[in-house]
Amino acid sequence: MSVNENARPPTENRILNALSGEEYERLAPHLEFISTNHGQILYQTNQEIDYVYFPDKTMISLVSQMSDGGSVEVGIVGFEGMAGLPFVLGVEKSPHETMVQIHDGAARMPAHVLREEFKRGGILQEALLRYTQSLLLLTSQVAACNRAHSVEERLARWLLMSQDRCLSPDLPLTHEFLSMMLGVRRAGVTVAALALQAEGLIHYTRGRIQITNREGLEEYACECYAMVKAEFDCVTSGTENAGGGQNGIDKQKHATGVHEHSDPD
Amino acid sequence: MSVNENARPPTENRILNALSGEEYERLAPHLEFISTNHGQILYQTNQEIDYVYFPDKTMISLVSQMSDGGSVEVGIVGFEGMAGLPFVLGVEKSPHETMVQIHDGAARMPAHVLREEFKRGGILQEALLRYTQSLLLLTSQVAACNRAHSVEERLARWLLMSQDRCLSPDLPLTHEFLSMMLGVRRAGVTVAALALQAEGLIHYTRGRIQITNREGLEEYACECYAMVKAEFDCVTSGTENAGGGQNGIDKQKHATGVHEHSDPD
DNA sequence: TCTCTCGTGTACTATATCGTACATAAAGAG
DNA sequence: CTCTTTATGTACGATATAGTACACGAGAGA
Repeated sequence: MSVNENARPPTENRILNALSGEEYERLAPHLEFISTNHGQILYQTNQEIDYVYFPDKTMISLVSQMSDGGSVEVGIVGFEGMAGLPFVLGVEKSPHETMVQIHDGAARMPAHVLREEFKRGGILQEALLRYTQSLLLLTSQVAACNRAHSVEERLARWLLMSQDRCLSPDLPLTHEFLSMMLGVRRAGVTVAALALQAEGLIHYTRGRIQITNREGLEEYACECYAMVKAEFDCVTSGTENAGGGQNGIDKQKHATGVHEHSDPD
Repeated sequence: MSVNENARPPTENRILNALSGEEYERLAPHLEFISTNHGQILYQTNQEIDYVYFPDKTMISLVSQMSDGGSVEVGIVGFEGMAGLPFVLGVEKSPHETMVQIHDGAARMPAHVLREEFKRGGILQEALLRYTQSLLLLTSQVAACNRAHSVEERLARWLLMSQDRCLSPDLPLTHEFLSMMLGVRRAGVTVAALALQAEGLIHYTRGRIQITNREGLEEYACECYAMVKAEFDCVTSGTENAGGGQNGIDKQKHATGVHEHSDPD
């Protein structure tokens, strides 16, 4: 039983990877590695949270749906965190439609199992709380960004945040889909995407967007990306940096090209 | 029930009021009841969180400041919760400027004391986690609202949310201030406020806005208000309703009778 | 191969909001 | 009471995005 840590199936998920051997052993029997599909809906708006999901190179969107039929993405979940957080916080229903955007597998577990383990304290609790803070920061930055920045800037930010989570420069996404995420017209996305492509930052064909100039895209994106990225790096690196990098990022960071989005080792 | 509980200084704050006698006794020596001032800044952006604050009929704004000098409110804290939450979640610095909007006192306590008590579990932990979820919902709704709704609708929502927290129809606010909260021009606020006043929903003089028709204002506001209000009611009523009211606007309950909620069927 | 569907490109008007500037009125200071 | 500051009212061109509509072409299926 002491070789259990070595027996863990490999995953990028930072929550799972942070667990102590003891914690992992308790949870392992309930953990199930599944494949996910593009567009798959984990929870409908207001649906009971039965399972929580730990993405592995999968990107999940939290979408707020308005009564006029429009929709806006209000948060993103990747390997840095988990879908189904409200359950841990004491709410059994998901306030947002939770949708798999880019799929490459995930682990899942009955929500109540996670909550029990969470209540024990320990590394899991610490990691989940820290993740909660990072999601809160992400969402609040999206709130500000939606008010302050142009469609093109937001599109750039969105593509970057997606790539950070799916770890691939190739994103299988249509303009139609992006328009739902950004809360703009489909035609608006096309125009913005054309602008980014004209700058040589991205290249796309039907239903597939490729980031061709990552650093350029970072410069093009609004400051919101750098803010959220600093927090994302804090959480994914496992460093308890206490949010020191959250703000006060004056563009100097990506000007010098300091972005290593791959730190898996 | 016990004599101890009767000895608590009265406050509207739901976190403090939820505590068990035992918990309260442990925290009481560190608790300090202070007065707050309009415009007082509890934490600057990125500032160390030394104390956490439990508002009592005080309304506190979480403000995201953009590099272009603009600012947008991304969250609100009232007697339903607490300022300084990031500290509990493991981050020692406040990612947002945290400002007293409408003042009527608060209790405060060294942040580390609260964190220690939080780790013990118990009612405090449960209440704070539940509150965290409600703040997350608030912020995400603001994100969607900022993308989808007009200045007038958002102004109406903002005024309502403020009144819910300061429990007074009289809000000491200038258009200039509101423009920072809503992230629009000052002139834009004036126009929107004129529209609301023309409808007889509010009445204002220099630096003072009065809600004259609460129900009308609720109808005027976008759906976002009702969503957040349902969650707010859940949290403030102490019911562990587990978010059932978050999106189902159909089940309003009016906890402490601030107003009647007309049902928009 | 042909056809049909879907993703994308583009155009045009309408509207909300911006940026800016200036006028006016109310409250406070002396 | 007068002066000064501050909050509010208003205007006007500029701009971003909405709403809508239609054409084009790639790719999938028959």
